[in-house]
Amino acid sequence: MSAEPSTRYDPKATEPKWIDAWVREKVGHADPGSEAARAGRVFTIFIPPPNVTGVLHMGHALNGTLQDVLTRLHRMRGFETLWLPGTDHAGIATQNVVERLLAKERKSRHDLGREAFVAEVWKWKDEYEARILGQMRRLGTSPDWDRLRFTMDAGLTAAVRHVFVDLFHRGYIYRGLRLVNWCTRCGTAISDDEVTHEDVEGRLYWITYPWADGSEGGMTVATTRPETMLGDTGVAVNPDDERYTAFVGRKLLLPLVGREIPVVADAYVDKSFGAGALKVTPAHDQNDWEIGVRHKLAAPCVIAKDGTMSDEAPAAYRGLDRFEARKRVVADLEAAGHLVKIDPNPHSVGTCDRCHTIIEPLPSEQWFVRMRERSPKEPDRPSLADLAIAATREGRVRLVPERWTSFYMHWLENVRDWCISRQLWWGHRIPVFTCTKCGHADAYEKDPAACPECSSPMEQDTDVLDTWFSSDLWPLSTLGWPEQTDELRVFYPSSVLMTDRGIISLWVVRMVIMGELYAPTVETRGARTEPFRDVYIHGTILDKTGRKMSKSLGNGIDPLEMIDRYGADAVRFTLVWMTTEGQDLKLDETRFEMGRNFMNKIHNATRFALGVVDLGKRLDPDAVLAVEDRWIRTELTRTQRVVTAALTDYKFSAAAQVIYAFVWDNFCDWYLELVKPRLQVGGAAADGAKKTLVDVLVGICRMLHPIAPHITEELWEQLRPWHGVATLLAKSDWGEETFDDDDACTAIAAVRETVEAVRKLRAESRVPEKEKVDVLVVPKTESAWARLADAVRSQAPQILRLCQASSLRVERSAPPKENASGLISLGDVFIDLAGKIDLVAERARLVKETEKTGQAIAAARAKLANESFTSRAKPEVVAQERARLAESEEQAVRLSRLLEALGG
RNA sequence: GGGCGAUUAGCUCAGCUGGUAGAGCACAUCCCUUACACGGAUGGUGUCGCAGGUUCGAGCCCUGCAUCGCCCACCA
Repeated sequence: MSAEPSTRYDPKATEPKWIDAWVREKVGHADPGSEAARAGRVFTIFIPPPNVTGVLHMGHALNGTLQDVLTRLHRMRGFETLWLPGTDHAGIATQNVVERLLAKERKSRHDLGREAFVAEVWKWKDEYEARILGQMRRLGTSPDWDRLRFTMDAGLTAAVRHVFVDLFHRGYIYRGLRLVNWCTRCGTAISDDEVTHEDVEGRLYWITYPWADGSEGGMTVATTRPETMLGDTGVAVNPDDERYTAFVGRKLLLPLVGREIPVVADAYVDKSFGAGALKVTPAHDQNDWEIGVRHKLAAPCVIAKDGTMSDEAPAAYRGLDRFEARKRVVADLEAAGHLVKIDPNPHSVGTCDRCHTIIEPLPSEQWFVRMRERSPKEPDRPSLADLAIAATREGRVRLVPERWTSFYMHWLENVRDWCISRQLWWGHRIPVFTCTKCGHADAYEKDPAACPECSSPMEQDTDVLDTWFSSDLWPLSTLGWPEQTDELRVFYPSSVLMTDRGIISLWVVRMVIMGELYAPTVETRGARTEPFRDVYIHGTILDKTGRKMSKSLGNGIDPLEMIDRYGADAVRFTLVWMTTEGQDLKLDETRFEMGRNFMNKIHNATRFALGVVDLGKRLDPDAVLAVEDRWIRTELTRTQRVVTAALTDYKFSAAAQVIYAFVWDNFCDWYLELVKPRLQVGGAAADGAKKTLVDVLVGICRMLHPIAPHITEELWEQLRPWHGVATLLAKSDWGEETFDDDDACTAIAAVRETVEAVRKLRAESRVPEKEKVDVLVVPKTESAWARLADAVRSQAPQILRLCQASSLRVERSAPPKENASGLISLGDVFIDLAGKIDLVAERARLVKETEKTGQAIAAARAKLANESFTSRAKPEVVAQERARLAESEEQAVRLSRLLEALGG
């Protein structure tokens, strides 16, 4: 005899084994040549590739769990299933990490040089990637590890380059001098979508600029950024503003600088804000830039790319940090008598979403993708934005929850051109080459040997592409595009994309664009172009007080720590339980106890089953299924149906809850208890129970496996002698339960009611559980007799056990003199309290019941007396109400009889 | 300034196309009954944010308001 398995499920003892087995057995492997694949029974998910710099956080755990649930479900249901894993090179983030490490050695990337630096980043990439993939495995995920991709893999790089060259030649990519969002810390331009607006206290500085001709007065402007006044080249007023119309065309003298600047009229200016006059700094503000263009104002760039005041600023300020310069400028303006006042002015400033440094708008030459406008070279084709709009408008891409559609549309309708060049070293280098001699420039898929015009050497652009440019090709490039692979033909488009709302614009929308542009170059299933059919936007994980989890707040919950403490299945189950459509998840660590307790419950139910069933021993083939066997099998069938429907409809929480209720309430609390007496008796009756017991456990394994893969795989192995399936559960069939017996459900319902009634009477009459009671059941009518008496009599041993009764009788009347009584739907239940009855208390209970029933009767009567109800409500609703009334009235009669019997 | 979401039991949340409010946790009482105390039995608690409206009937539909949160936005 081996040692008894512990009453505590120990995930640490089982999980690693199965994680290894799934990898070893290539559970996630997807075969484009399979029968299912050929039949088009395919399910694909592309993972949102986590950044290689990151560690798995709760958001990843949720995201990964949900994907794995769907992946495992579809795999079991016979779909050729591909969940494609991978990681993202995350240009800025990764470069930042490595630069910080270098900084500890007092080195910068420039000390290493580009090549050596990039080599250094690759080393880090390998380490971080291995770590995050290990974390994913620890969660129990089952992607196709053989198809692991990285956004800078050779194949993906080729795809990126191909697309850049194509978009360049087709006129969608252009280079231009624009005001861009410049991060002075990262030293690169970033796109509009990478700018996060943060609220700051802020101040509004009122400054007077004197007239250039020396005449009295001047004009007062208000600004939140006084340091930019050094770059002012005009003051704008609204053309309809009578206060100022006379001044338009006059010149002001810019304090501290001494430059003469004109007053211009521009409709952009809001008369009611501030002084109604706007200082115009074209080089450091988007609106001013546009005003500058309209009025042909110069745009001196007084702030350099490192955030210090540039050479174009007066000598006194050069080299000062922009915020230091602000103080200095204000002080100097005040000293010179130009500062009027300073008002508090809360507003928001753009910050870099990677490092939270305040963004400096700067004029800069960058590469852009044309979004809203059509390409001048392809005037007959829709703009890129319109491609994505059409995909959703035509219902080819569906967002869940549906409300995100309007967000998606709104973004596309207002998007500006996308700045794709980054002044970084880590990333896909822009494949544009310029002739060192004649200046000829073009984009090339293969590095050109020499200038095609003059044969001189050519130099490649030093910038790299926005990371999202490569992520946006993910669904295509990971399947081998632009090669025409079998994978592409079979697995594109994917079934669903699971992601967080934070990257709908950055990633989701642009993937759609890329799909619309390039998927037509392959024969996809159903000739579909969009990269995914559904986009499921799950909630964001928050801490228990509702704040986002973040490193800086230190309020994060580490999923690996939770997995260590509660087990991966518990973490997964809890997360799935909490995932209701699109709602954020307020997470407290203790929530995982629920998952853990549930796993423990299953563990112990299994312990019980294996303790009573010898799996190797053949059972009586003629063993008849008892009513409770038929009942639990029916419940299993119904539960499985709900689970399948819920999961395929992304109702994750509903699926988890229905399994939980089945296992805990029906199987453990009732079935196992009902079956114990039979198991003790043994023989053919016990065999029916044993069969059912194990069959249901097998069913639970299957149905729960997508959510809690480890424990079910473990259980599946233990049950192997029974089910005889050689493969891992992860590779087995979902199976469709079909057993259905409504009469059995009715019978068990009667038994349950009876037991519950006795327990209730016992508790209310304060009869300790150790004390046995005599139970009498009196069916209320002859027709009830048939149903109730049979059920109760056939389940007598079980009932005796479940309510600690010494005897159980079913009779037409004759209750004991001193009793506690209660109603069930088919009759009355009595327990004999001879000698220990508290008549007062018993009567009080019945009176209370009577009052409740009286209220129900009154309510139902009032409703039915309402003519408009009976005439306008649906007939079945009225009928239901009538039945309810009849039931209550009948109960009232029974109650009064019971009361009478007590001498009340 | 707009848009969206939330507001239901002490807490965290379900509640499908309108027809007598549910779960988990917590709580109270009693139980270490031979699977499980990470357990069992029993038990409560809700004017479903506020104010109107539609309807025979509203947590669910409509209007307005309030509070909280998220996102978008060129009022310096």
